[in-house]
Amino acid sequence: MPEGHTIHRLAQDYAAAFLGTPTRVTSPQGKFSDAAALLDGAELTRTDAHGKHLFLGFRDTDWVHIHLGLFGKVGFGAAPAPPPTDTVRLRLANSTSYVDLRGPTTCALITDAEKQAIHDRLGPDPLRETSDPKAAYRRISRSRTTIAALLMDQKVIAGVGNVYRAEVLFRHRIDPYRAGRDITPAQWDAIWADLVALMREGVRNNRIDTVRPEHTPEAMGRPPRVDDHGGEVYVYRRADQPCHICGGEIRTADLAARNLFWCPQCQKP
DNA sequence: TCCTTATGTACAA
DNA sequence: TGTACCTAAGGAC
Repeated sequence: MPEGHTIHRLAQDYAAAFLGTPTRVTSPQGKFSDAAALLDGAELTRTDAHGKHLFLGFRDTDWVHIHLGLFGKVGFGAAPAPPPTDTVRLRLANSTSYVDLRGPTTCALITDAEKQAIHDRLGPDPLRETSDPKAAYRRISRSRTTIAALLMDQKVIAGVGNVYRAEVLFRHRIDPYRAGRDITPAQWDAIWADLVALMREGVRNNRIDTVRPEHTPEAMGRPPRVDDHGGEVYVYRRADQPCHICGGEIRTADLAARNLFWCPQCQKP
């Protein structure tokens, strides 16, 4: 679900199913009906993703801007499309496929200029080729805010969510409460490179896996486990369970209205 | 059937 | 900092 890797994967999947084909565009739930009517029958010409924002390009200058928020979901299927349920905000359908969007925070028809404005307010995205990690470090290195909060700030770095945040800090043994300005350039370079690798893997597998091979339960001689969000992780949603590395208890706390998870033993101040 | 929770963000005070 | 918004699953009754 929706961290940056999900959105980039969706950009690929929408393109694979609909690019260059006449597409029925509807909004069974109604909130996108006017725009859907304008797009109905047009071709999907390109897709794009930046952080957690997804863009579907129709014709030359029309874009559908989608943000899933916390609850948004996308489901693909093979034609013929079944009757939509009453929560489907946007359905695309062609002769071979359909895709339903439910519960997004944003689903809006925008122009090139409006799309550009969204790129302009987002930080570098580890999944975009042209991203410059130094732009993120300039803000981080000047900030008294915690690194945990900075990693979730989409103006600083785009696409990282609560899972990657917790996991990348664990992988680098960094205390989530450390101030941004106390992160060294070398540490930031390592975090960024790790996010690039982890999130690419996330796009490929459509899930978040962060546990190194040498730390899997099998490798550690521990009983196998199942993380209920579909991936293998070190600390995310593992409060009060033993750390895979040191065996200490994983802790959780509220940070800026989100659940933070970390191992105080492995991530010392 | 109700309550809680969730991988997110924007806006008001 | 609190609250509103969008949906669906799982668990407590």
